[in-house]
Amino acid sequence: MSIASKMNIREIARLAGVSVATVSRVINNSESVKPATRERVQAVMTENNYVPSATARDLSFQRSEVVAVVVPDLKNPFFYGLIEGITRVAEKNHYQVLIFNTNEDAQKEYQVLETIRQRNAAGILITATGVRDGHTGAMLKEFQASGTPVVLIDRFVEGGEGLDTVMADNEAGSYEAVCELIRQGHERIAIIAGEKTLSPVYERELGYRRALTENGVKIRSMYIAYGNQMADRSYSCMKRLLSLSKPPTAVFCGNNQMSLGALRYLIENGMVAGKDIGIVGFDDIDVLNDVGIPLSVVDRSEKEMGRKAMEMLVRHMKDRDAQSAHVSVPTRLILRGSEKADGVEPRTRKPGNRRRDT
Amino acid sequence: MSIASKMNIREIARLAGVSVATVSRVINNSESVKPATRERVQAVMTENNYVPSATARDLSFQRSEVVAVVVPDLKNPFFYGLIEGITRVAEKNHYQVLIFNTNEDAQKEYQVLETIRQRNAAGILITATGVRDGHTGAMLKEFQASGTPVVLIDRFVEGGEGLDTVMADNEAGSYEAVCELIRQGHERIAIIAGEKTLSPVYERELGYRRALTENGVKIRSMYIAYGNQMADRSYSCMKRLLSLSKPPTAVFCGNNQMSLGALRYLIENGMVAGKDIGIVGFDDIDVLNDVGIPLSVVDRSEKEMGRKAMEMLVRHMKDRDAQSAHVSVPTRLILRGSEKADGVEPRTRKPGNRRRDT
DNA sequence: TTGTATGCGTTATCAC
DNA sequence: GTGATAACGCATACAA
Repeated sequence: MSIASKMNIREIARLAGVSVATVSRVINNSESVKPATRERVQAVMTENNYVPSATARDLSFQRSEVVAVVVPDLKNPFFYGLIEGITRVAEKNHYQVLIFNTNEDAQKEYQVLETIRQRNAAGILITATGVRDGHTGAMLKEFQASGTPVVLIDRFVEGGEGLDTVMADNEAGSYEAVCELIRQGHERIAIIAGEKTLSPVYERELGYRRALTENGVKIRSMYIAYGNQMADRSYSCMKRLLSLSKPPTAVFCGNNQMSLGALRYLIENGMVAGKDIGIVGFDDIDVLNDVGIPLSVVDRSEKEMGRKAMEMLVRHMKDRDAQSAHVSVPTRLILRGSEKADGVEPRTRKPGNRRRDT
Repeated sequence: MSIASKMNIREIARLAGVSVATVSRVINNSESVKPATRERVQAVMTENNYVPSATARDLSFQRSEVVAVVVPDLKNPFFYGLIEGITRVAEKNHYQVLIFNTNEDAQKEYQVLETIRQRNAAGILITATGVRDGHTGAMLKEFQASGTPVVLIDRFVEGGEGLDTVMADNEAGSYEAVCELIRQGHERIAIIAGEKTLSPVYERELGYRRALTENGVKIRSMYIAYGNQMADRSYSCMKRLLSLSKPPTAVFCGNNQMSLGALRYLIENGMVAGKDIGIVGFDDIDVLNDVGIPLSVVDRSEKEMGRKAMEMLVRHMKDRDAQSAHVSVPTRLILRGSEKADGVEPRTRKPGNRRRDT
């Protein structure tokens, strides 16, 4: 439309024959301004294709409408769902979303948080990487203290006690999954866990251990493999597990990427999940189901987690005195057959399962 | 660390016993400032955990370090690869990335562009949705004209002529894929295309048509199915195609989501790609390959496209007079076996293939 | 080499 | 109702 190059509130005021204060009032449709002048001002604004500068508003307001989202791995589909949930709620509340990828690198995370501080973000949603050294936690607490609310997603952070959290019930989800494996008759059950320092990894291992213990299955350290959150290491873990003299008949994988790594090893070696070995993963992989690969998984709604997290953040941004909260998103065991294995007979006496017992 | 609440340049100046101008000079390590005072100022800054306000800098500088990225579907992995490439280059050049999802909704896109205007973004990377009505194109040209460079990714936009573009060579990629199907002996070859108004869709159909024509295979409209960019519609298309009295022996799918929709229909009906029917898709789906489902595809590097696009944007942001450019990212045909079908014998005389002929 | 004063585009506090 | 004018935090021409 128009040139709209040097349009500012002053110019609009001049053209409408009013003061900048009045224009500002119209923009924020605040207070009383005579309908006639309001209309005149609005006319001039649309006529000149004018939009107020968010930068200037932010400076004057001492706030911003930008929310920072920090994730450790933009390649992991889990975060796609998360981000989608986040953006949807953000948009509804007129917030914009700034994305940062830390690549599971704590140093990078510090830099990112520094950048966020400069930007004066309105709030922070983070799945942290530097969870153990206390540095990230301290920085986040500082943000919170200085009026920039923080919500931790998926992972706890050392030193971040008291911050809002949205977590899945990892322990219960794993417990349920491993109980199912036991119910299927498996006795040599392995787990491919991830980076030990991450809370979800730890909790999932806890669920695994409790399931075995409560059902009288002995825990053997050789069946506990630690990788990281990526597929490649999981592939190696699977290889190691299957080369044991008494290999496991079932494997529980700690996340979606790790499930893929494990599956890839199986496939390359001509093995089929649900037949040659029992497999249950954590986090669903939509595509597999679409194409008829029946992987049983512990599912959690990442979109739901994103929505919840953003809603909590909005609450804090609108009300500085809002109580802190901890949301736990339930998991759901989806059985598609890969939990079985040929030659392993389902138990007759059903082992415990918290979900059904209580 | 410290309270760091009301730290601004003035406060730092006071504590360091200098003027704000000097502090500013230190911040921007500009001009000559006596090493001694520089050090003193820096000491005070770190001591007080001070970071300059990006908002204030932006306002003063009349620029910003935020780049807006607009995509039509945050569920499609293609865009995550794109975003990963973008963020990587952005970060290197100290830009931050604001993400907007239009959900393939043109109206939404207008709103988003309005928001971006307010934010005074330094540049815009967009895979547009409103490609046909000229509105989006006009807005983008306005941005470009008023000093906010724009790079179109993946899709042309009506009215956006002259803007920078990063596109895949869709026509050639499709041509190559369909030639391969012909070489495999297929004669009844269908295409599941998407939303006709989108340039990649159109170009892929062109490649399909050229391949058939050049190889003397008659084009039949019943073998051309139009869906949208999503899996569900593609599923329906596949269903319709296979219910024809003379169903196709091979199908070329217009994008990754559509490949999945088609595969799902096949699987639900007990058919196997590469055996009961030949399938080639556009855009690779990593997971499938990981788990041993050999889908042949036309691959393009979305990460590379993201990198290229951001690099072009950076060039323009740094130099307002930079020449506009059009980058075409080559595609690569990856054959994994799904292009074959039982009962269809490969041709002996090889049909043309632009890649190899020239 | 350093300091003073003004501007960036808005909002908010006063007056009128 | 409306209008001056001082913030907001920083950069910079101009002085010193």
